[in-house]
Amino acid sequence: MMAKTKTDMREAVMTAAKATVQSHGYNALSFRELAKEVGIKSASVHYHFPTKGDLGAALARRYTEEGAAYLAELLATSNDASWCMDRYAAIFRAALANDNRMCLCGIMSAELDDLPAEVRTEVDRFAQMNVGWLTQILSRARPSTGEQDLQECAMAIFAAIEGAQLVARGCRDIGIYDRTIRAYRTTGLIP
Amino acid sequence: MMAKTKTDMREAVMTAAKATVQSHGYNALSFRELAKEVGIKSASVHYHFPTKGDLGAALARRYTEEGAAYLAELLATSNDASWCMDRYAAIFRAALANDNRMCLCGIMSAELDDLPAEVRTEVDRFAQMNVGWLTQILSRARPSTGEQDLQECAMAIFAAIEGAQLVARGCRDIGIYDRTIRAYRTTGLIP
DNA sequence: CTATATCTGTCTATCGATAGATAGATTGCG
DNA sequence: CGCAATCTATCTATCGATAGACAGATATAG
Repeated sequence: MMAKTKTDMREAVMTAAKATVQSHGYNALSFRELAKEVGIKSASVHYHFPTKGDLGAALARRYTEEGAAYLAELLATSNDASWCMDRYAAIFRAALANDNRMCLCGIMSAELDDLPAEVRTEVDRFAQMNVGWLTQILSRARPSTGEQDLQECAMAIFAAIEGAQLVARGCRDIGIYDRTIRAYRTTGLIP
Repeated sequence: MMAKTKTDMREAVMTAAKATVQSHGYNALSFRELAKEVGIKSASVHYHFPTKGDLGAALARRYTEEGAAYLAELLATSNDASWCMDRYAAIFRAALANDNRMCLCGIMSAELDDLPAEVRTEVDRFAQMNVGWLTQILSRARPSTGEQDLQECAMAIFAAIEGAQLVARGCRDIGIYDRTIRAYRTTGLIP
């Protein structure tokens, strides 16, 4: 019983692992459980990802890359900062709607002290990527604002949305996320 | 080698456990490690807290109670909403300043799916307590606003601050927390 | 074309460490 | 004595990781 290609099984492992981390965190990721889900043995998972850190780093890296690709698409699709922000907030909402999951890097941030160095690096990159994109959006909405202020505000938006997701998840109530985002809008934090 | 009273050792265990959870989360809490830290055996920890869930729930309950007591004191000390919010933000900052720790219930929210029911209950209560206090503060700052809007805004502030803590922790940079709170202020999210 | 060698992906079996939890003995205070 | 608190010893379950074997695909040399 062999997978068609190495890549196929590697993909399957990553998909299963991503779902687990978003639900239960990096620490809860188990080679045995993962193997069972994709139909191989845990030793074979080690073949694709020698250590757990390798797997975690690969997950976070891909998560950032896919997010960046989608955000770039948004940026190219519309010049409307408000519309882009709607779509942005919808990404984090989708994780909650999908079985109360969290942002992969958000949940990893909470486990920071237990992460191998290579995973931390990728978590950092995710935040940077998000802040970078948000800064671009803000520069459209508030063209006369200085770069410094834009970046601070971008960071604030990123943090606020991660927090909305965290708290809504904790309360198992996606309505909290929606109302919180609305409040961010009302106060002017989000364009 | 016996502790003076049952309460003494119970306190010592809770203090050590609190620090561990704030740094590494509920899942990383280990009876053996905890016992080693306070100088007893793991079986003795089970004497004070029969199950891990009991310990976790006790931790979260006390965390909420202590927080509520401090916040009530703030509320009684000053009528200045802005000053109260400064102190409030300082609480979450202190956790970061203390070895990059997190809000106990914030980090537990990220681990939600792995928490025993009795722990979840306490995590919920913490959020409710915070939103309740923030609503009171907001009603001082914006007396003409409806209760509904006040509560939504209070929830938004709570979520935003938890998020600022999460992200700043992820980046191991307390400056991010400070700048983010400042941005919240500038935009008017926080009084 | 065939025989040999290497590579790929998976397997079985096992290691040492650690987890939460429990039973039953022991210690020491009032 | 009797009870409160801690101990020793152990159980079962799970963890990440490794060693070694093997089947099938592929590449290479004669």
